[in-house]
Amino acid sequence: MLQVNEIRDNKKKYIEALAKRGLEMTSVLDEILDADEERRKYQAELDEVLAQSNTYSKEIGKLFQSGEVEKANELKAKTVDLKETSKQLNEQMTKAAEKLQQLLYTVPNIPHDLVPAGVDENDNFEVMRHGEVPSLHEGALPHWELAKKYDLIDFELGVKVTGAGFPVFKGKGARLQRALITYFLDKNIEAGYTEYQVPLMVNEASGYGTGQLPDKEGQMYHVGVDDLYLIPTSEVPITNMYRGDLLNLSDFPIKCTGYTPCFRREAGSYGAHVRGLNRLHQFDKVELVRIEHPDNSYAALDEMVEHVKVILEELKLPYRILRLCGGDLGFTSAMTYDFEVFSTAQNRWLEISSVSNFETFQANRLKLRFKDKDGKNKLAHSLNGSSLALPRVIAGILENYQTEDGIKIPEVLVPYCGFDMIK
RNA sequence: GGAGAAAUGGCAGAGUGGUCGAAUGCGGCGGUCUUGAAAACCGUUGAGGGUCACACCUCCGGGGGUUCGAAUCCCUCUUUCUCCGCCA
Repeated sequence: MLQVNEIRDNKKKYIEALAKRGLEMTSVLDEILDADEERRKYQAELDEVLAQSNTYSKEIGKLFQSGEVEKANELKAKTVDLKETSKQLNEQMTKAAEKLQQLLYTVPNIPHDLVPAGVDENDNFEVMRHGEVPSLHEGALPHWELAKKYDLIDFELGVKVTGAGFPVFKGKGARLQRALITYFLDKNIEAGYTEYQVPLMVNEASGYGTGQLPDKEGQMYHVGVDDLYLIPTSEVPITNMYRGDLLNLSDFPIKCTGYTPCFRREAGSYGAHVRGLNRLHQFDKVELVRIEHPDNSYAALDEMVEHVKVILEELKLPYRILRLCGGDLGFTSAMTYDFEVFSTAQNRWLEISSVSNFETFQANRLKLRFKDKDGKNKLAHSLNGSSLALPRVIAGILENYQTEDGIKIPEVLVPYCGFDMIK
């Protein structure tokens, strides 16, 4: 959520920045500023009435103590009107404040200066490309056929037990997945991240904290009886651990990692691109979350990008990094780098990691602040990134490492897997 | 699931109708001392809104109520702890 004061002071900058997302929000911002002004007006009037009322109350107290009951009762009568007025003003103020809040929820984060303008993925900026795309043997298969051939993943069984998009991993497929999770976590811990195991369900307040609510509740599974949401990513519970906190400078940097399954309803997805592991309702992911001082957040973002690069290079997967354009940028993000692995068999790039700086957008909702050198309380910056999303890494490994004799296991994973070949 | 107790500032913890935005301790910040640090001592220090700056307003788990006036009394919800029951 953006901060009203910032919008008020930098309206032009906000309009221009939002235009990079292909959004024309002048009128919405005007509405926001109007609602804010209205709220402040009612607040000021209310404060005045309450101040008067407080003054009377104090006098009444003194009069009672000195035994001047009659005078006290006279004053009491005067407070009746004030009470009624304050009640009305309070209602008006609350109404204006709620309107302001609702409007603010509809405005996405403003992109960083480096973010290119653009409408969709075609306008993303390719930062770099690394690794050789392997030339595969005749008759190379996409991962969903490999999974079947080597009995690694059973999609039909998942349909039977639950439904489409809930695959069953089996044998060496399960083992490979578990190996990857452990390997990713080890890499993250080695880089100074603290591992967390967090709840897979969150309450409504957490949904608001990281920006899934309102508006995106359709993407989350909701457990109605207890009013809890299944997490779409561990970003939600991990970041919300810091909701409402007031940090000291010495608390920085905060570096968290965690493995969780992720649950996404993916309402509206269909077609060939959702085959196999490309898009699931339940999948596993190892996540990175950082809470940083604003001065350091972009250095932290670069560091996270470097970290993910190293992992992909160790796995020897061909990848590229994109800086997302305004139109492709997530609602809460100020800047995002996407990592994509090239799937030779599918002949397309698969997104396997997304690393973002939210600046103060989440922190404002979370009320996540820190005490700065000057003694002032300021909003912290929050960041997150995947390291990595499992299904597409597995898809990438199966497809790029396939040979006529079977699927080779990347060297770094062999100690974790306990085998070096899937036959 | 049953019975009882509790929820106060960054943390711990007093406060049971007006003089309480709240004692005290720890922590933080500034200073004295020191080559430097620690200790000791002195000062300072809750959050949000509002204002050019003051003034002023709100906030003692959430919501509602009583009262001229609520951290304090009442209702309600949530959470935590203790005891009992059940249980992976």
